[in-house]
Amino acid sequence: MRLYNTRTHSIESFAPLQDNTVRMYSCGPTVYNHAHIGNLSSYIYADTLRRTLKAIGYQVKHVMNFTDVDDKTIRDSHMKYPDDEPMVALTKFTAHYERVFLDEMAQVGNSVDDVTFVKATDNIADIQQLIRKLLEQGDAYVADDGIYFSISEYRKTRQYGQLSHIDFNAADRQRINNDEYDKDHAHDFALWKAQKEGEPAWDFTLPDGSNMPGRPGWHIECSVMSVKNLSQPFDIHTGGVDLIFPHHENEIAQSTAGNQPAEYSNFFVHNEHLLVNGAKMSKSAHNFYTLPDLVERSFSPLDFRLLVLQSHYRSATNFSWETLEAAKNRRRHWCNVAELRHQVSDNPSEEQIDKVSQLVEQAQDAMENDLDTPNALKYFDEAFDLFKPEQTDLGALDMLLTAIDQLLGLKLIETTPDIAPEDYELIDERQQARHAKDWAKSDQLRNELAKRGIQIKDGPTPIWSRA
RNA sequence: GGCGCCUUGGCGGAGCAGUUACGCAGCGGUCUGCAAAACCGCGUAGGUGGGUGCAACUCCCACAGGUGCCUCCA
Repeated sequence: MRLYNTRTHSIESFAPLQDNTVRMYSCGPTVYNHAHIGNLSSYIYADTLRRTLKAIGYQVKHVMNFTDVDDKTIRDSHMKYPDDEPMVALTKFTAHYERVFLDEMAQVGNSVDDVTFVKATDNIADIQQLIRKLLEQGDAYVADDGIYFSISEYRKTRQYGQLSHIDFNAADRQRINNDEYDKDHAHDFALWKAQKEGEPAWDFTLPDGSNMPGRPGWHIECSVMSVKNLSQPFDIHTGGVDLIFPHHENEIAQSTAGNQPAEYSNFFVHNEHLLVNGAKMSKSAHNFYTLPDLVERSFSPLDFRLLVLQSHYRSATNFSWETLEAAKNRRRHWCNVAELRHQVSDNPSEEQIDKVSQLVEQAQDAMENDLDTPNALKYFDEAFDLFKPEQTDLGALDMLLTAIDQLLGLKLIETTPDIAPEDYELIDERQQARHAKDWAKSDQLRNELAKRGIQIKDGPTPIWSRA
């Protein structure tokens, strides 16, 4: 497939480095609250990329991390459980939001079973091992408040700033404020943060034999967990564009310092942001929505998934209730057609089969073209237009629904089950009333069905749909 | 201050130098006891100013507006 690679700033032909297996790592959430829908959009794109790779025929090993120890998890776990030991509070607190995250991932149609989740706190020993190695190599140094990565040392042999194209020689870094950290150089970043009063901490024996209790920095955990599970170099690293610098730049530095392999990840795939009122959604700006906000307004999480897929992953897209409504209606239309499979008799049509398989192929081609979801949706729209109550090849319809569910994860089959036998009885009863021109009874039965969430549409034969 | 990106119809959103994107909403129609759904049809584009081309929404330049990153960030 063709895929834009941030590392080379160009669209490249993608193939796995080894055999037929794609090794893919996605930067996951910091579990201190609900993910906002911008976070979720990033994971929807990653999920969709994995689906496309699988559809091509690759095996995919997909790893995602939980950042379950950092300033915010420590701060908020202490607020939530002030009487517990810091480590106990942290574990209780993050475990809760891990469950919330997995639940919301599944709700938006991300296949969590296809992802291996790993946690920073489960990998402390390996993190310490890499830090020790960096210290021994001279790529890191010990300071009073922690251990830092030395970018100046790294730059003696390697280039720093490949992904972000930031010129670190220029004297234009006005926002640097070095006062509060004990760093040699402003750009240096923490590998290990020494314990402060009241913080959870792990013992860490340094090369000189001394102990520095503390916790890992943010960047090092991804370097360690990706390589530990996927080996180095692996195929694809995903994340939002905001992670290009410093997070991914620093991961590269940590994992390629010294005599380690020259490459970290072959491809870097970054998605653009979901915007609110034209501006980036962020927790610090308090301009974000969460999935429960959407559900509260009676939208399905899958409406949101479709909204995300309607724009290309490298284009920023604006979120509004109006655009979500549009996605909802489009999905409703698709579900209405999907529901035909329970209520029309098979009307075999070679032409329909041929046309659908052709459109499915075109949709998949679009996906393989740098994950062009807007165009894939166009082909699926065209395919849905082929089906009518009086002309439906059930095999062709099934082919279409299966393809969409596999490629886009919209769960069309799962969300459109058959209605109950009692519902069918009510529909029959209403038909009889209509034949007898008993409109009062007919309308009353229609209301009855509506209460059960079923809409009835009188054509040559009545067609139902879930409201 | 540095480095980028974006600007398409009422809304969302693609491709493409010359031929309908697509969706949502709107309008008209078929169907219908009514309604709804479905289907058919219709209209509305390419920030501004230059340039190159037989031809530009599509390439180049300038300007305007917006926005992202420059160690919290998907």
